[in-house]
Amino acid sequence: MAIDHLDGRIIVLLAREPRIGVLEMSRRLGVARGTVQARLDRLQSNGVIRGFGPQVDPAALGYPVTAFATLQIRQGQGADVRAHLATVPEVLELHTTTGSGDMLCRLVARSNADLQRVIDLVVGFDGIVRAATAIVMENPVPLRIIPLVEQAAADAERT
Amino acid sequence: MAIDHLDGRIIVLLAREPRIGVLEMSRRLGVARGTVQARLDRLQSNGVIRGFGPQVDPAALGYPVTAFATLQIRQGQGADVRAHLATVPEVLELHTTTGSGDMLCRLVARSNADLQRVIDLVVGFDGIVRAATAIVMENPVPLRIIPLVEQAAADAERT
DNA sequence: CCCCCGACTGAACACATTGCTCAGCAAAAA
DNA sequence: TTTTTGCTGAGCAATGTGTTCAGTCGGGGG
Repeated sequence: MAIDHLDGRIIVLLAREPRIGVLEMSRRLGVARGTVQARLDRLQSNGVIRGFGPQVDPAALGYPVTAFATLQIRQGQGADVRAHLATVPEVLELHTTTGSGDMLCRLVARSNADLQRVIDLVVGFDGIVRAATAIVMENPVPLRIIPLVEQAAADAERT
Repeated sequence: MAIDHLDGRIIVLLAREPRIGVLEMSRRLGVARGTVQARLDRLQSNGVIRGFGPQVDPAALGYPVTAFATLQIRQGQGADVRAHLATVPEVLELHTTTGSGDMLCRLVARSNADLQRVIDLVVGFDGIVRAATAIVMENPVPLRIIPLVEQAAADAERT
């Protein structure tokens, strides 16, 4: 779970050029191939690197509309709602949160009109009391991890 | 931008076993290697597959706390706020949205106490009028794309 | 103070995979 | 019918992978 500077460089390099191989990496980083391989194995078994799944763009798949919905759940229905939302493909992500709402989910849809269908699908379930939806217009900062990795590596180094 | 059944199977297979190669894929899918290669190239230049960056777990990096903050922005300060938030490593994602709030961002922190620091960092900026934060407790549905891909493939097939 | 251990290096090897190109073929489009 | 498009199966050189090994280095424990 500790992450040193080399780990950080490996992750950043991997994030920038994912198709790169272990050998090429070792060349760029100026360390032996075995070292990179060992670090990568460690990072993966640590769970720091979960995997290398393809990053699919919903917009390119025909789902250009993204929205976040805050849901209020009837007491004791949490598990049912979770199960229900898990069956809806347009629900990309679901969190239970503190605060007035109880759950927050990320939705996608084929159009604004289609979003209505998705919301009905989501909300049309017994345990959900109320839903507030915010449609995403722009995404100035797409999901990113590099700055955090660099921060973590720097923090560890400073120790 | 159309995605057929084979494309769908490729993406799903890739999502489940990312380390798999083109050759092994072609074996599993029962098609020629060149076909898989061509499809992959097409999916990538289409932008359907953005890349294969490593999926890093912030929790394993020492940032186990996730939160969503809804921000209200002073008129005309949007660009400045965006630029400011982009410099904060703990801001993993930022969206501008419709609705009462104006922006929604995903934050991580080293602890609940540390979250205060992050929020101060985020909110301690001139253009931000108000912030409402929801701390994530559970994540019943982690960010996923497979069901949507299957849906999209099925939809296309039906045509 | 010395020794052991863990981490890194550089090298070697067999083997699998990649990138590329080709001709043949079938079905859809023109 | 002719053309175009996409898939197949094959071959080739080049490269990368998984693995193992002995040697080096530095720090921590004995």
